[in-house]
Amino acid sequence: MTPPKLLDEAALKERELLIINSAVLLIQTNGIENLTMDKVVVQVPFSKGTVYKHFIGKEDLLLAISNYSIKVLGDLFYRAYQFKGCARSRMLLLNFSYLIYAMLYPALFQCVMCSKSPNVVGKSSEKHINEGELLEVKLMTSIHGIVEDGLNDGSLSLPLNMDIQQICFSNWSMAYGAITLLSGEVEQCSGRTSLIVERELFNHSNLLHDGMGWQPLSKDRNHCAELKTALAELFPEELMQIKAKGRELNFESFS
Amino acid sequence: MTPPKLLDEAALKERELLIINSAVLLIQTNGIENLTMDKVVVQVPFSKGTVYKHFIGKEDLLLAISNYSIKVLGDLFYRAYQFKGCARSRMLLLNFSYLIYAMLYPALFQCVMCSKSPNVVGKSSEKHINEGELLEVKLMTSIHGIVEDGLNDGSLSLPLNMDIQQICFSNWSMAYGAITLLSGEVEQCSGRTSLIVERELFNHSNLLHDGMGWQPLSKDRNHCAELKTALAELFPEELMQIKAKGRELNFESFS
DNA sequence: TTCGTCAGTGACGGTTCGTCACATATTATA
DNA sequence: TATAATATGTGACGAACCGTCACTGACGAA
Repeated sequence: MTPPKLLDEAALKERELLIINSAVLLIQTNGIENLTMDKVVVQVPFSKGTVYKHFIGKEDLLLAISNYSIKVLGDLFYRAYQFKGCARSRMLLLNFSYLIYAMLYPALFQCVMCSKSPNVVGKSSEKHINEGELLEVKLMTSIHGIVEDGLNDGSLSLPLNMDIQQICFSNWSMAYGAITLLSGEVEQCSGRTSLIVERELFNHSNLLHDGMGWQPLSKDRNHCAELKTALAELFPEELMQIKAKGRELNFESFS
Repeated sequence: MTPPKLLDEAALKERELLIINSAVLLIQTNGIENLTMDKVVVQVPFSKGTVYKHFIGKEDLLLAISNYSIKVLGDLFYRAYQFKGCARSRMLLLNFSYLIYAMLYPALFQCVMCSKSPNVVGKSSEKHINEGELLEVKLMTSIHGIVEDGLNDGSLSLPLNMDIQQICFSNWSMAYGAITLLSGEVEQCSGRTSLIVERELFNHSNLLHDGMGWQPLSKDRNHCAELKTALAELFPEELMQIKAKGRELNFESFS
């Protein structure tokens, strides 16, 4: 006796995505704090009960959005990882792909940050939590790959008392700190006047990579020019979209 | 005709602090997301109307708590700034005072982060917003002071294309990233297994400071031993309180 | 005593959340 | 085709929370 399945997996997935997209749209217009399940329900051709079949609560929906966002970011990371060029350049490129992501999808970026808070995780379903962890692992794979490339070609050697994972994390947390505090989606950091996120991210990356002795050091190579052409080649559409939003990566500030 | 003041300034301030403390207690036990104005009201010997005389809404209360927290952190920073020793050591010490703060007052730390979100700021009173900005400036003063000391004694010189403010920010955002992602109050960063926040903060600080050529470089000096004694001397009580919470700074992980 | 002002109160309307009893659709079986 | 069984969908409802406002009481001035 097989249980009759009236709705196939694909249709369910599609509906889930429809709900997520509607929610993202609402967040973009009203701000994440004003997201309401009631509002989502009216935007969507289903009733409240059906929505709650997919997400056990508001927080669970938020986490699902976050997972979707991480997938988007993961693609950008992977493209940076696969790009041509030396390992250090690609790591810088990856950091900037992170910035592009934050600039292009501020609502998604914010969702990811919010979804990390214990209250969201605590109220979410196991399914979405596990899904999220898997996606993050995939995210880390690109970073890990670049570091390994650097170790293999000899341009990088592990600093004292640090393993690969710690190197990966140092780069990640550095980029996270700079972008989070300066992305403008967060009213962080008084005295952020005169701080330009792309310039600071560039400088911090250089300081950190120089600090670990990753060749070529910034004094020996014009990383900026290289970065500029790499970005133009790898993320042409994304840069266009950023420009369409009235923002633009300002390379003159640190060239 | 002077308007009759039946309640003096001090009493108001005292009441405000009472409300804040009650709210912090509630956050510690129930989590920040379950903080309710109704719960605050029952904890406090005033009625709802009176509470709303002090704070125009829930978010305004949250911002007030955040301000209070920044004051606490500012004191720790200032103590690090005033400590004896070379500039670079004191900067490392300051970074660890940040970590101590995050470990000792996780609820406060979380409040500060939450209060940076646009929705909180947007719903808060001008009074508390301005107060917060002033407090943050004070916070930055300690960092700024240490960097200036480094520049004055010649142990540090500005990297290409970077000014003092950028140096300050690079240190701040680095510490922020590492502590935020690893402090455990945020369910961040899959693959954080085997990452130890005090060790990573130490390593990141060294990489960054080495990267800017801040003397003495980590290869020339045992910063760890120095840090350990400095912490013991400057923050004995705080370390005790951390130990009382069942946590302890693990220096063996990177000595 | 009377009036005006101000601190303080808590009941109330408006939202939002998440549930659940019920309705409808689809498939299996007689 | 009729009927039963199961899957799917609905929206009214109670609970919780927010912030307000009409009211009370206390105090000082006239």
